[in-house]
Amino acid sequence: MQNADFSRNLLQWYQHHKREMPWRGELDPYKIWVSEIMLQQTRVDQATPYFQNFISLFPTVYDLADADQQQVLKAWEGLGYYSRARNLHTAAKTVVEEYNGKVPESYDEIIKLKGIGPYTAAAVTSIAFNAPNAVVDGNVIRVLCRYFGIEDDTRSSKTSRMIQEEADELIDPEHPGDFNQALMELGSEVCTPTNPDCENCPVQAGCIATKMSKTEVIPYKSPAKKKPHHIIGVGIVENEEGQVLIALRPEEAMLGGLWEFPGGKQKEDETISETVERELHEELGVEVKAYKELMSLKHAYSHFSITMHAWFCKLVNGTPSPKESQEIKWVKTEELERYPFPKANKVLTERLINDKN
DNA sequence: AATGCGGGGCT
DNA sequence: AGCCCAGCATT
Repeated sequence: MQNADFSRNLLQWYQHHKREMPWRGELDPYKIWVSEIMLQQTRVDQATPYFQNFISLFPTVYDLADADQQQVLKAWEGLGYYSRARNLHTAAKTVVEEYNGKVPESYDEIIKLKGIGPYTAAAVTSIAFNAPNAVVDGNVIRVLCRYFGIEDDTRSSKTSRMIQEEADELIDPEHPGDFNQALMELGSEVCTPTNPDCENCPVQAGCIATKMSKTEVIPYKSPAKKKPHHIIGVGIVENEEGQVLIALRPEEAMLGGLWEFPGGKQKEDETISETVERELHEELGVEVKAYKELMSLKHAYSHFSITMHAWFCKLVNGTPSPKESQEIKWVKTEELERYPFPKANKVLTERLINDKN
């Protein structure tokens, strides 16, 4: 199948099957940019409500550049990969300060911005500026590996380069934005990881994996490393005014800029209440008594999983001061909603708020 | 080239 | 329980 036929078939299919998305048809490169950052490693359905809310809070790149990081992280709360939000915020300031508020139009310029890599640079320039740069995301990797019969390990960077070259060769220079989106949509809706709907694929005629009955083994991805599991103990420290103590995670740490209940990993030969008491001594320089468990929960992060035990604590001796965290704060239960928390801690705040009522 | 970085939905 | 998702930054 020639490139022109591939593109014609693909774009015709796309015209009839494309899903509605709030950023589709959007001409403002800032909004395209925001959508693409949110869509990194994130499904359309999960990102959509966040996009609506984010744009209503920060309608222009100036609004975003002027915002506090805490506002930006609050808007990102629950979406994950929070470095995306911090980098997007940084990049918005760069665009305002160094590009006069205009998103740079060239691939080589836009990729210099924090949080914009090869995928996002190609996506924004092709969709917003009609530049013939091919995107390679998880969908495109799957579609092109099958179409060209590439059986190499998709985890290796050599394979990524090969797929990028194929995509650059294949892209329709007349309709780069639609071509890119159509290829991703095809991967999402037809050329799915399991049980691809090959009978309804617009480019099935040229697909090697279909011809060889290898759609179930292509793309090949080498096995992932097993994730470790940790037991975590955290303390809910209350004072006489009914406030609880929360801590701000350091900027450079995982979940940087988000708030949490202080705590840490259980050690061998230690009960979980002892863990809480030891961790709070190390992190806040105080002596506490962990006297009652609030709840426990399981949570999976990107590279490890935890079982978290949350214990109510009484302050026995000392005044809390931030040691490992950037800042600490006493807040009323109903004020917890103002602060950005990662998921596992968010569950705890909701439990505290509900128990109060 | 390899690793760290969230959370949710599907299998 | 594991896999995947409109990946990027850092080492």
